[in-house]
Amino acid sequence: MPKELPKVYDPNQVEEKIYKMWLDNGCFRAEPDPEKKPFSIVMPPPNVTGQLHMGHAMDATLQDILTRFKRMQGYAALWLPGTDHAGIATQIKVEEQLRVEEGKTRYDLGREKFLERVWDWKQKYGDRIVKQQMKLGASCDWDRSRFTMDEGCSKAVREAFCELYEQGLIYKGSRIINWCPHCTTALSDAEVEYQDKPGHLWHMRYPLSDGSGDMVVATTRPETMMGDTAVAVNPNDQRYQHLIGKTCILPLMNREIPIIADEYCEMDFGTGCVKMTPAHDPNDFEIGLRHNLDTIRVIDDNGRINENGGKYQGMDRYECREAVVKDLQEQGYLVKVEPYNHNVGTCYRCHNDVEPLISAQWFVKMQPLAQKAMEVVNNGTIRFVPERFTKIYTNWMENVHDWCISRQLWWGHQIPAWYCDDCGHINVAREDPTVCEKCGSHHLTREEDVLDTWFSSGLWPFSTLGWPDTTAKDLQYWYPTSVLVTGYDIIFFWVARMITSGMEQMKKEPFHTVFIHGLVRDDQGRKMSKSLGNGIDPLEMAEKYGADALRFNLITGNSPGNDMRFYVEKCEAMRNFANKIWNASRYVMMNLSIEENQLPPVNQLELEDKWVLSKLNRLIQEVTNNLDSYELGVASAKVYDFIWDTYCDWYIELTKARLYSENQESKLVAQKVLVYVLDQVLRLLHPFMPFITEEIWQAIPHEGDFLITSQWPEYREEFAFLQEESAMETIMNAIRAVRNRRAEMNVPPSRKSTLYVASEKANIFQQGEGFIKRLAYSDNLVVSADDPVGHEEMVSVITSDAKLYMPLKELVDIGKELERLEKEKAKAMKEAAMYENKLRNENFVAKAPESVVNAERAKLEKVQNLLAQLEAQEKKLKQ
RNA sequence: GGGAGCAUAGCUCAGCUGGGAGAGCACAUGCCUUACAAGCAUGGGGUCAUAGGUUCGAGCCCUAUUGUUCCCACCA
Repeated sequence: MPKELPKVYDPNQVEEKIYKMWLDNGCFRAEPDPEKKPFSIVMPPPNVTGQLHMGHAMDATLQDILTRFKRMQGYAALWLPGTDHAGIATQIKVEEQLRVEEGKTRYDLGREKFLERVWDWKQKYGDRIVKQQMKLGASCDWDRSRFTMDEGCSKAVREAFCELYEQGLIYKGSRIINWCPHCTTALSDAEVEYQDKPGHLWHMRYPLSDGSGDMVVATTRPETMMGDTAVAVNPNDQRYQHLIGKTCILPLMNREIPIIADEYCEMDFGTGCVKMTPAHDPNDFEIGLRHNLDTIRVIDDNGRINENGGKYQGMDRYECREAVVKDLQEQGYLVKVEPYNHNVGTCYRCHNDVEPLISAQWFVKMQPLAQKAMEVVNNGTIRFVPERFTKIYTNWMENVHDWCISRQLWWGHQIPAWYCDDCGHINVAREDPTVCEKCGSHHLTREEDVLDTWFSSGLWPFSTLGWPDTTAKDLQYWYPTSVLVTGYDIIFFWVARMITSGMEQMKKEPFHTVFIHGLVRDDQGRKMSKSLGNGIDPLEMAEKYGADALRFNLITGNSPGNDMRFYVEKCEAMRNFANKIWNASRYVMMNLSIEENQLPPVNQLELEDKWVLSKLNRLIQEVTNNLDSYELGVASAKVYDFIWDTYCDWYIELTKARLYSENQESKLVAQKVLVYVLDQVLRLLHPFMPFITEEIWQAIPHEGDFLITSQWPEYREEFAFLQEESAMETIMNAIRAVRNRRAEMNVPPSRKSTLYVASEKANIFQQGEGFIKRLAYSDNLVVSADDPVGHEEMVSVITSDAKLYMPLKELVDIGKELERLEKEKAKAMKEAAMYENKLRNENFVAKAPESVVNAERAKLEKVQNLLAQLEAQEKKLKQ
């Protein structure tokens, strides 16, 4: 940083340069170091195909802050980055491209060729999001970057699958699963989003086989009726008792189906009769098992009616619904239609309605795994921040169902199972088998399905550190990781699975703390989404206002776990803050004549120096505590306030008199303190605003190479100058009072006046003479214990510690003056009464801690002082 | 049906273990004061949703109520 600096900070000139410097010098690299304490965060891997959005930006910023903080505290701090292959999302993208550009489907290419295309795509776009993270200042150890489908992670997936299979925790079975007809794959429960959608409840008549009448069933999904294999009623339902065991005729299909009794049926919902479609409804499926019902699947993988659907075969499910209703009506089977809202499951990727259907899939038995995963949270080994998410987690774990892990996709980890064409045995193996382990046959066919993306993500905390090689150095040093940072929206998808996998594969929790953040919303509180077009591009913000400003915006003034609204104006405010620091540094640099950053001995420090050091000292303590307890927003706000208010608005102003004076000694001390405080505060700010702090730090006298790798400030007992703080407070109050008074009277700053200070604490004011004049727009300061001669004719202002007079004769208006005094008196009296009341309360004095009581006494004394002064002044004026 | 969050200044939100009601933006007034007009100074503005309770003391803890957002759940 040259001494001639532009007045306006330009992040674009700085950020890229600084980032390159860090990279070139290996500042992000972490090595296992027995001398140091380990700290590690594994990054939630963004989708390879993804673009950085505000959520990522916030997530990354939080992790970067924690990592930088710990790095500066001397930990071997590893932030391990990577990307996720994101099965469905990626495959859809490449298929889309194929369709648009070549008019082909993946089947035209075949599995192998198609996968080549996806890898090409990954090669081409995979580092886009990485570059974007770098723009934000992410201090990841990029050399350790991983991908969920790289060799190591794939090996981990295979090992984990085999281990679970061998223990019987993975099985294949035919069950009702959630099927997305658009993505043509099975989904897990977590991947289904339920939405309340307006629909209808169709009441339809099923005639009894013996012709003795009919029963009316109600359904929201008439298109599934071709798959009905029974009608169920509640066994206690008096209305239908006589029908149990009989049969009825399925309209349109003319098929005879039994009437069964099952507790599941609610008597007071609909008609009390429920059509049973075991192939397309999870409840009906369960009931079907109990009653040995047939299972007739009528909807195919693409959401069309299959050969079991009679005349409706080939129709789309919605088209079929209309046709069925129309036919029912025409044939007199439709009794009535009611509007009805119901919960429809939709695919979390494409948002099309999910079709529950029976299908052979692979599952993980969750309950045995959930036990340990809950225990480790319940006993505090893993802590959620904020704590309330613990309950959300355990609630889910308690009710967890088996996890459907197979996906009918091509992009992903192909399930390591081979079916024997001869004996049907399923061979699951770590190495590709050539013979069936049961019958020795060579005719093996590999399972086509791939695994749920979250299966590999679940292994992320240890697969990235070297597992399944349990002796890997990184794994031994950094596992369990320290903190996991992620949004509450993927607690079930990801956090839960990492904990179960960690406990199962590693026999140890994957992290100690789960730090949960909220969503970034738009300025109206809506989710940012592509379809709404309300997303704000973080890179655009970084470009315009600087990555530092964006980062600061994202974490300041919001609390953990809560959603935040994104305001562009706030970015602007934060950019202004960066500019403020820039200019403060310019001031320091312009007046600097020293090459070293060394604090002068305490006996050379002046009042304001001790004051600022004491304030800084407290700031260090508080910010460190806040960061330790994940209160990042509070921490950053405190640094902001200190820099703007304490350092810039006060301390810098306080030093001006000295820096522009001829007193070389005092000047030098001021310079040293200015640089020292700046250095310290840059350290505190660095995790939040890494670029500008490094840029400035490089320019000021410093030891060491980089701010990023320098020491975090420490609290120093010897810098707690409480008396000086209080003395400065006295002076500052007086200065504020004078400014206030002048503002009231519209006296411009250019009009200087003599300032008389009458105070018992005259010595304090004498110490501040140098700067009081400057800050109180005075050209002459006279301090004494008594009122000056002729003070009756002067403008006066009174604080609890001093009376201040300004000979601005023509501005004195006795009437107004008295009015003002009256007002101030009233205020002071009210305040005094409040304290007196409090102190008169015996219970308060007896039960409140002594320090609190003393503080109240001090406040009372102060107000009483003020009151006395005000009264004296009033008396004089009235004479 | 179950669970959680939120309700504080005109707007958006902080307020960590109970003792001072705060910030940014907006607003008003005056200032280019040799770091900064992306700035400086000064000011106005709040029954901390409502009603009870605990406590010497409540924005904060407890109970209930109202409004609001979200998550989970197999009522066709």
